[in-house]
Amino acid sequence: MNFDLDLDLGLALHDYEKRENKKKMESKNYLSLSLGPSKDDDEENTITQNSLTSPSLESSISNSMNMMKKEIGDEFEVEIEKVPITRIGNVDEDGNSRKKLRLSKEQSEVLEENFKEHSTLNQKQKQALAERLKLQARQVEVWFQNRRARTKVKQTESDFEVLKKCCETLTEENKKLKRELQELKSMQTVVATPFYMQIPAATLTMCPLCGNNKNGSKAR
DNA sequence: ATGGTCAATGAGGGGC
DNA sequence: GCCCCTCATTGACCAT
Repeated sequence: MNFDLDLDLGLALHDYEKRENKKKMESKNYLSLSLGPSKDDDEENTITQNSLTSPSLESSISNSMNMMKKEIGDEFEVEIEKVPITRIGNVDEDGNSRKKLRLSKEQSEVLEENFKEHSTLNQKQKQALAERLKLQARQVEVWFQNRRARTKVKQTESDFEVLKKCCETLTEENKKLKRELQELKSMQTVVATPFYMQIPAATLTMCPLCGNNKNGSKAR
């Protein structure tokens, strides 16, 4: 069975997974995979499973296949029987799940390319991208939301580093300026003080202005 | 075991 | 009231 998925099936991912998980619970569900010899990541792979209707399921499975291909090697032609669907989702007691989708390398690259062009998408762009990547529009939307958030975090981190550096530089500059100011102040004191006042009083034998000596008598 | 990553979820708010 | 956003958080998965 090829991945010719009908996006208009209107099957909500969550509902699908609930059903799928219930099925899994009921009858230890297994995948039967048939991997082609392609060296290209996803395109040539085929997969066999009942009710394969979710794009995210496709992603999960193609990711699983990628991992297996990685382990097996590039040249292979294998039939894998009874592979547990461990990567599709864990199931709680109610049969609810929250699967962890891992986007394929190709999907991520395309999304990244689009994000470089515009960090937000309008409805049309979103839909087109979703169809191209065989994802749900909501998934594309979420990816962009998370991508914007990551960008913001990174930006904040780099802003922090820049400001930290800036702060250090300014602190150093401030110290330097304070030292200079101190030196200038002390120099100013020296210049503003008359020479006679710079001489220790004990060394004076007479008044430099009037010529009187210590005793008040006129020096000669 | 633990921490990082990231898809997904839900609350809350703004614009229309 | 709907849609879309940000933000905080959750939970699955992975590397160490």
